[in-house]
Amino acid sequence: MPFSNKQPSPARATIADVAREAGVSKATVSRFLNHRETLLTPDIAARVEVAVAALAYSPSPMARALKRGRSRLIGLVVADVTNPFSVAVLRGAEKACQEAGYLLMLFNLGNDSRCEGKAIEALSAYQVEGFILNTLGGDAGAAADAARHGKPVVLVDRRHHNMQADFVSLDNAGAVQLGARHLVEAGYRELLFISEPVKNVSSRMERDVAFRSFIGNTAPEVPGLQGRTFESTEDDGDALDNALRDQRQRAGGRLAGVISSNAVVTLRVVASLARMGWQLGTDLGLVGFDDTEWSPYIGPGLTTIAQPTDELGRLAAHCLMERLQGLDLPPRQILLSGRLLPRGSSVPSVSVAPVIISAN
Amino acid sequence: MPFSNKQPSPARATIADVAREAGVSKATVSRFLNHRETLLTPDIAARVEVAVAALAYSPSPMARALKRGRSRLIGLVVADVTNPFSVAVLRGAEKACQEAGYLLMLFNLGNDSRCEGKAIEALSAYQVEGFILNTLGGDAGAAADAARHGKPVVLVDRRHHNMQADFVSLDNAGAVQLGARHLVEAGYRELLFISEPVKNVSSRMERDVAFRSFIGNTAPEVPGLQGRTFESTEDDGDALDNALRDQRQRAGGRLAGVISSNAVVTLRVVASLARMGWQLGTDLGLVGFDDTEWSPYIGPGLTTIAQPTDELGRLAAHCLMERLQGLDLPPRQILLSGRLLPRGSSVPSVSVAPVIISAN
DNA sequence: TTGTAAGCGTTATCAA
DNA sequence: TTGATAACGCTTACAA
Repeated sequence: MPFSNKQPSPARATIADVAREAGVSKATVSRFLNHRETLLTPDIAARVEVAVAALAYSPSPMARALKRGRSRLIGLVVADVTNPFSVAVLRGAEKACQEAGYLLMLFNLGNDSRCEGKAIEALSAYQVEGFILNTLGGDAGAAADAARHGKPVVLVDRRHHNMQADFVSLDNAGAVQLGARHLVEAGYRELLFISEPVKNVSSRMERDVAFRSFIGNTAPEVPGLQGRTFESTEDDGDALDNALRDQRQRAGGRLAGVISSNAVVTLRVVASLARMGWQLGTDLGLVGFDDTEWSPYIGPGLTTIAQPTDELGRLAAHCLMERLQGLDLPPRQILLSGRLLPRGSSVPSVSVAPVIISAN
Repeated sequence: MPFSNKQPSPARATIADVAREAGVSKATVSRFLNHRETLLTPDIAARVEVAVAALAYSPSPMARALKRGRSRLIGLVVADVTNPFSVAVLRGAEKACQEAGYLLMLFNLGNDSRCEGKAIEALSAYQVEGFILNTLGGDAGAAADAARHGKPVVLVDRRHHNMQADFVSLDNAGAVQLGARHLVEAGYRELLFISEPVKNVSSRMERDVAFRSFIGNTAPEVPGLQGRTFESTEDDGDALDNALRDQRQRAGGRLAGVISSNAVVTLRVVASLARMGWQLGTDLGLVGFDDTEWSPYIGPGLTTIAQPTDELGRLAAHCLMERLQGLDLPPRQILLSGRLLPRGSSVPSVSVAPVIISAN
């Protein structure tokens, strides 16, 4: 039944139907809808109101978009919907957009950054009014295109080189410090920062740099503190195993610790430890970016740095809304702080003398 | 700069521009675009082709939608984007849609099923050509609305009562059996099936029923086999703790095991065990629906029943495409099998005499 | 204060 | 084979 009814479908009422029903012109109906404030004879207004209700009329956004160029649509491009971080952002953004009466058009890159241009093209063909981009930023031109189309863009988590646009992100430098300092205070001395291939992804670079500078700044006051970095790839578990073994060996009598730059990497590290039969916290300290629902239950609990993901998404959407309402300011940067959630993975079983690092 | 350029934006080329550039009529351009097969003078065709390329013209989907009523848009309604299962489905669907040249409009209910009608309304205002629904199905009328609009609907994972629509889902009965039999074969005898509040959510009901009937069918041949069910709610950890304690007590000398009906519940069970200091597998056997990336690393590893989520999403999208191409068949049901991934959580440390249950 | 009419970018129906 | 022209549903000058 639902599939064969070509005609019984009562075909949405159009503005013309309402006009006829109310015995007025289309223009009047349109005015009633859009500029209630302009003086309308109460009588007429009432008639239109009744007709609208009777026909359950609501204007076609498509026709509106065509006429006005405004679609009440926001384009959201995500590098990878399977990434929990992206999803969390998506969720926040979607909520905020809905509240503001916008709908989200979604384009997932599936981690193929070559699609980036295509995504923006497709979305902007649908007259989306603005973009929220959480992409690798590899294809700088693509995003710039969007801006060239005169449409506001908000970048989330990852900057695009040379792109002048609002930018919403975790305070990466601060978060790295938070994690690194925590490890040091817990007694770990040989630190390894593990990231996905840095390439040119801005957030990865920032975290990497922040780690190095933390080590540089802190080493003078903490005897024996050493730091290195490592890039982990999807399929090279061996390399990771070796890096960790190497790490522990370097540590010698000191404690070895790892900071993983996101949940994906964290999981790889956990897998590696499982392969080698090491104990979290004891054999290796671990602090991971991105708090997840399962973090508390891995081994003795994973110490994590939580990002305010929902807030990130909401803010991105809000920034966009402001731009859509004509706000004409230079690009803004909004950095939100991470929160450290200490759990067992950063507790060495052998007790050590506590060290307090002076703030800054 | 990107925000203030109101005019330099080179305003998409329209079909009229192309026509002018090629020195032909709009109609000709339109024909070239849509009905290449109809005879066009090669000369003209070539000229149009050149003009299209020169202006980088691509037709406005909005205008098209207005004219033809077809928008190349699919509406996707998800009960909760934070649910990993929903996301996985979303991902599969998005991919398939993109490949078929459709874009996805997303509406997230945020678990508030009262929005369901609003969602469908909003989406159908944008002329989406069809719906993929992964909702609670509480508001049966809402989904029916969509069908009334004459638009095809595919239901994922959750049936709607009285809704005649294509339905794509895990073979819940089979999956429950898979898990339950596994537990029994591993030696567990006192079984507890834990679900979120069943309400009227079809997949939850099906799993619940399948569990009971497994127990009914299997008890005769397996001495001492007992089964019960329990509904776990978000915030009542105590109730769950008690249920598990009770479970183990009933088991007496036998082994107690749990089947959790999705990843969320699994996590609750894991949390409960952590509170009570129980060992997975030993103190309680556990098989959980939904395999996740973190499953292998919780305790001795979580035994799970993996759903082919990506496939589910793709299939849903494909069903929809077929309907859009006019396929007029009675509603189909597509059930995909789950896959059991045995890990440590279903291995009792005390060895027991193995039992093989005859298939069926 | 309301109505008429043009036009947004397409496609489809006619003539030519 | 191609070109006017009239829609699609809406908004907005401009007239009345």
